[in-house]
Amino acid sequence: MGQADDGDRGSPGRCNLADFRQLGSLPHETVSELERICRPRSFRAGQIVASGGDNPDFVGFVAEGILRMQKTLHDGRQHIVGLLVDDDMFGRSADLPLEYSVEAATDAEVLTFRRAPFEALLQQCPELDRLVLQRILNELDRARDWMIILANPHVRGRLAGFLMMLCTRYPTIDHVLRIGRSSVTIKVPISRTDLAHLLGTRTESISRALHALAADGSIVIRRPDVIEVRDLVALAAETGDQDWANTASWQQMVSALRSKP
Amino acid sequence: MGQADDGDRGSPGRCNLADFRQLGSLPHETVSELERICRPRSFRAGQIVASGGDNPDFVGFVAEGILRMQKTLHDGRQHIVGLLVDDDMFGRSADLPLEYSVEAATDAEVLTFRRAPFEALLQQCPELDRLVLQRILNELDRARDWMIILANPHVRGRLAGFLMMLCTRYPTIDHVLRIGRSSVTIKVPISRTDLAHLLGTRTESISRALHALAADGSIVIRRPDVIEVRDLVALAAETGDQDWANTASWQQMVSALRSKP
DNA sequence: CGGTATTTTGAGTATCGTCAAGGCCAGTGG
DNA sequence: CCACTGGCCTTGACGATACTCAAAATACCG
Repeated sequence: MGQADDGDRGSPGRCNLADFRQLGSLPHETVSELERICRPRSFRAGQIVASGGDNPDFVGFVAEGILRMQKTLHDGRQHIVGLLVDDDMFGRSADLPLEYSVEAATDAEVLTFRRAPFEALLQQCPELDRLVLQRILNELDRARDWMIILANPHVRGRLAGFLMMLCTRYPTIDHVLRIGRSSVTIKVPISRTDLAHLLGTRTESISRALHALAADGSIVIRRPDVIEVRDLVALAAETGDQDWANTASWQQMVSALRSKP
Repeated sequence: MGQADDGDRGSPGRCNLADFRQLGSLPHETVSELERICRPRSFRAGQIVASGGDNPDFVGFVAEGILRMQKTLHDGRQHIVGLLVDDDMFGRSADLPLEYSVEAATDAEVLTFRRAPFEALLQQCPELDRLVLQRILNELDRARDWMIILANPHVRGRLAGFLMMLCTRYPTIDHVLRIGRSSVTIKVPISRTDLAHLLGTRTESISRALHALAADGSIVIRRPDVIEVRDLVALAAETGDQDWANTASWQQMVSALRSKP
């Protein structure tokens, strides 16, 4: 159980938004205004970033690491409904108070903005507004991708889909991914227990499915949480009904494999 | 197979937006401007509203009936990733061209707006912008709800979750729902085949699970597509890990049951 | 009323959930 | 340094569930 720690608050104005693909490309005055109200925080793996019960008074952008978004059930268990990586945003939901809580899956850096000034800034800067909208739409698409993965009748298929997702959807994150000669090594950012909940099964089945994929030669289990994907095509075939080959991210992936030695 | 029919185009300016909870409450000039660029269309069950391949040049609001959003797989099969009801919006996605196609699940009325003037209007009217954002956030939450339903290890649990969703999430739609003395009668808007894909199983398992629930007395199968839910609590227990009782929509449901004779 | 599509039922097998035990690793305290 | 502990991951065995294939029954539509 993670402590309800607030993480390091950092001093205001210390953050440099120029590093961020997204926020850095906004108009200068918006960037400096954002930097003014920005509070960077550091979290260690397991710490709670925003808990489900309270009315969250801030929105956050993931600067580094991976967060997991989860629903807290009445019996205390957590149910993961998504992973937040790089540049992803959280803290805006239709039905407040926030139904979901956010926890650090790995050590993470998060940029937080108090809600009120952030919303105000949204109205002043259309580019920022557009960017935020884009993030949300993106998240929506990803949630639907999850749905398709989860709708696979077999555990092996769902697991394969999950691994594919890690390879193709989060290809920029070096925490997650290292690209080798003809294989991709990924670090699974969550425990078997959580993965089982996420994929609608049990830890034992996850373990068996994983080792079954390894027996087929599609993957190699380097460490329990480090998987080397040796045959993306076989993995894609395992998912059965998905046309990964047509997605833009797949193309990126394949070309990345080719370019790197 | 639905024909790629465009549906009735209706004449411009004919639609009256005052009827709509959402759009009707906007400032007068925005409403009249919306009415000006609005093209109402009628679709019959099975018709395609927007297909996945082409770049959709319009956004739509569901005025009546139910649409289903689905991903078209390379082998031609369709995979449902959500149902659109009343007031729901579609046609805005992060990665264009649209990955998903939209089909009428029942006869439906849809208000369409060409993308360009609609986006322009968005920038002029903050209230409209806010409303659209709200719709998207809402859809995101619902997609996450789907995820939790899909993550149930057992078919019965997922099916129960689906029925609960129909009862509590779409309680206003009379196409779907009739409230009786101490039970709720719902019309399942999709076929067993689609339901099986949606819930990650097969039609046979859907059928068996449904009849198992009927044997327990939780539901009564009036017709294959008409289900009378007699015991919401038992159904909620079937889902196991969800705290429906705490959701606002559950409260609404229960009170609605009490008020209606 | 006939024809088609959908739904249901049945039987056999594979998968998966469940319970239980063992192994691996990191941190703790002797 | 080593035994101990607790958390995770893995393995095994068994029974329940669900997938597969096949056929029958029912609903739907003209």
